[in-house]
Amino acid sequence: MARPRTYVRDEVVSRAADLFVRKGYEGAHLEELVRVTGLNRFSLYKEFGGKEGLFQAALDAYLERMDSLGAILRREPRGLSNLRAFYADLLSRDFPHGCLAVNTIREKHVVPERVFATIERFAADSEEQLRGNLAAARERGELAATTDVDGLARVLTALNMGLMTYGVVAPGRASAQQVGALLERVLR
Amino acid sequence: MARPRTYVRDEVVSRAADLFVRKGYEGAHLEELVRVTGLNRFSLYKEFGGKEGLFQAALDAYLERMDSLGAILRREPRGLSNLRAFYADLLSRDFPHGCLAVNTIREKHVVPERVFATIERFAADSEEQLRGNLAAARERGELAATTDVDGLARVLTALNMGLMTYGVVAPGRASAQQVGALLERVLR
DNA sequence: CCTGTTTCAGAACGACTGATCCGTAACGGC
DNA sequence: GCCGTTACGGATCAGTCGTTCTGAAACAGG
Repeated sequence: MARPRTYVRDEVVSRAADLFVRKGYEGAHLEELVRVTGLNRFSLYKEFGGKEGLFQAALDAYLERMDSLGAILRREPRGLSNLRAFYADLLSRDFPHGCLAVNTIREKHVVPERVFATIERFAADSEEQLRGNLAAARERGELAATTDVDGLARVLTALNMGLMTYGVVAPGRASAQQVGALLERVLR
Repeated sequence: MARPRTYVRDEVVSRAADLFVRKGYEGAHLEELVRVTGLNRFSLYKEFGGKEGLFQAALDAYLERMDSLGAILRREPRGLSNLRAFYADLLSRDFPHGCLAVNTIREKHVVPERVFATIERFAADSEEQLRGNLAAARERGELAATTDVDGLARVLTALNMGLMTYGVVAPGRASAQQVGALLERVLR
């Protein structure tokens, strides 16, 4: 019978994700990953195949944590109330070091392609969910019939990325109320 | 008489900036910096003091390039026409690899503090310029008297950051017209 | 030509990096 | 206890990293 593992995979992944949010893929070094996760090097390679595998696992876990936000946009009925709930939730969260997905966009030319493909899919999905709710809102008469929901979804996606970035350079400066007020100007 | 330099400092800085936009501070390695700039290692250390100095010079030059945008917001009279011109200009530019300043935000825990302080000042100045024009617009009656110009400036700053990030993961997807339409909904 | 100075090309250096390796520990089954 | 298996701690490895160093090149002046 083999020696039992002393690490818990999910805990390792979660801690690694926290470090990757702060330092990025390239900046988070193995020595530090080993330290914050408590995982020994042999096990890191055995369990994840190496740094890339650990990053991918951390990213996947992080996106799963964020999926509670996406779930809001998937509620029926689609429409403005979903968008309002989405932003209420998003803005209730703290991103002092940014968001792993958004941060990783800036490492496009550094991370493995497979990893970046995950980010691209995440961004496209997010935008599609926003667009779906905007389209439903327009159909229901919550938005003007002339509203360009495609464009609006794109801009809101960009705004989401920006909010997570803003929180890094000016922490605590953009409040839920302020963003909400802007959105009400948009969504009417 | 000393041997003449074969490099042109501004050209070196500009090329280094382009690489730093793509790879970031940590990801842009000296070997590649030497290759794309054509600057030999001795001169790099002599002229810039090392990688950090080159990055700071590249960032400063980059921000100077971007200052033409800031200049639009400093025109008199302050108001909505400045904002419209600002966005028309911003959105006429291409940021396929992002913006060096915004990209560097995600390297907060990696770059030297001095460098990050430059980013913080840039962000704060940008926001202040936006705020100034919004406040003038409100005073002139172009915006409702109840408009929260502080909050709006913050959100627009975040949006700017987001637009530069969006262009990396979904190039060419957010058009000037679409962003402009959203702004018209906001600025009325 | 020689001299002094600065810049060049690129090698060498020491530290750092992700990955591999080795001896030992921990376990159940016999 | 021994055995086989897997995970541990941490040393080692080969390559890469930013920085320093060295000999040669390029120049004007004497």
